[in-house]
Amino acid sequence: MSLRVRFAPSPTGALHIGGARTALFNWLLARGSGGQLVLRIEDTDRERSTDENVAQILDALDWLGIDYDEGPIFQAERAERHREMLQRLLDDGHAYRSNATADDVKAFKAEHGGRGFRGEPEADGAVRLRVPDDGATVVHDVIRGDTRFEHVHLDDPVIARADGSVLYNFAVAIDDLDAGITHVVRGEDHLSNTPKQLLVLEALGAEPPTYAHLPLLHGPDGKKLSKRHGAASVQELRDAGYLPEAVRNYIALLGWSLDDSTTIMSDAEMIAGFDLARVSKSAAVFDEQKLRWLNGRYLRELPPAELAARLEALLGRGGLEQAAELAQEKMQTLAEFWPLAGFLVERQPYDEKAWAKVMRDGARDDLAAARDAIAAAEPFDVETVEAALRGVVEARGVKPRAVFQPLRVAISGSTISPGIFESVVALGRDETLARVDDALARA
RNA sequence: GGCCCCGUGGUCUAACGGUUAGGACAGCGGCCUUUCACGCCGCAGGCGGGAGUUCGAUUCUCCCCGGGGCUACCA
Repeated sequence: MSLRVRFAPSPTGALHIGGARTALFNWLLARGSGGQLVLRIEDTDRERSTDENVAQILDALDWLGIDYDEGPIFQAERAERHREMLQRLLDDGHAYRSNATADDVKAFKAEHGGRGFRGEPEADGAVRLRVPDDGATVVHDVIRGDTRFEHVHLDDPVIARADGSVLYNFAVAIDDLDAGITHVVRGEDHLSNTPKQLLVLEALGAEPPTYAHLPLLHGPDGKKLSKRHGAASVQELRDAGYLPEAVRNYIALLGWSLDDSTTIMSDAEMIAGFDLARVSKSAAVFDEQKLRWLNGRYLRELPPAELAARLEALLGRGGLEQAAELAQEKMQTLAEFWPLAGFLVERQPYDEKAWAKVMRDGARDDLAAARDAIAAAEPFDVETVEAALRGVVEARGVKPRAVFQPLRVAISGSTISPGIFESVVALGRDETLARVDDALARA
């Protein structure tokens, strides 16, 4: 039987980097084995699930380049099937109705020395799965080995509300079973839920899938990753100017490694090399610094036309290719493009600190000399402009920066820009002179 | 509190009883240089603690400590 995995996000929020990592690992597994990836939306919590979130998740997966073979399957639409299975458990005594409240459960445990809650069947109420008093349920996990859960400690879990709508731990077991899922790969926060799902499967007489619980992702403060940790959602990553291929590569490294030295990997390498057995057991911290670095590496590899296309999509404007090419080697994210090279597209206001720092002493004279050189450069190409400007430096007997920095501030408004000769040529003689003249007038 | 998982430099990780504990990001220093970056070179920094097993423990066992997850008629 071929491998079938699933990614089953709950649409109670945007897709976060942890969910993206889970999706990626499942995808790598499917693509590396000729198996299938099923997308299932776990929306049984009607209160918190929204269409907007579903759309966001789908959009995030699409942007990440993670495609699926089946789905999306909406769990809520399977209610009838869930009810049918629920009734089966009720009929054969594996489940019972109970009106016990959370407080009742607490009281029971207090009274019975912390033992798991066992209720008495009632005519109505929520449905609880009956957990055997003796024995234990062992979770065989590919990553963590065996984990044993003694039944005495387990409460009879509520698997359906009083109105008959089913709860997560029940729905997941049924849906994975019906979808023919062979490997359940999900976050470690589900490890404690697994015995409940195993018990449901057992009550149904079904074979359980293979499980693999991925280590959790934490924020820089060591706490569970959340919105407070900055660019945590996939959409935010996109808006911050990260490339999907860089994000894929980066998150693949969170809890997994190809070998002892590989950091940058193509999708093909990841797919071919991914192995659950090499997934780490300990939680990882999302480190945006490293993502930035990795993103920069990918950015520099992009053909200029492709880089321009990505920038144009992000910024919503065209005609960026020339500027993109000049800025490429200095960017780590797409978002850094505009502050760095926006002046090549449209004039930017002066950064007053930059102006104050550069426009002093003989700066005006140096700039004026540079202006004349630029005005006379013929032909107007990088080579000639560079020669002309270096000639100014030589003639005036100053440091190169004495001439280049005022010129840089004059045309870009900032002390930071792509190469000055390339920038001047990209801007064109007329525009350059116009900006220099304005700066001269201001100095 | 109960149950469960985890523990290699600041961060991501390699090592599956014997290595000068390897790589990457960040940091620091240098080179390059028109700015900022990139790139290159170098430096610093780690096995949470304690017992035990063993000729020998980062690696195996136990205890402690630390972090995390679950403990909903959420997922």
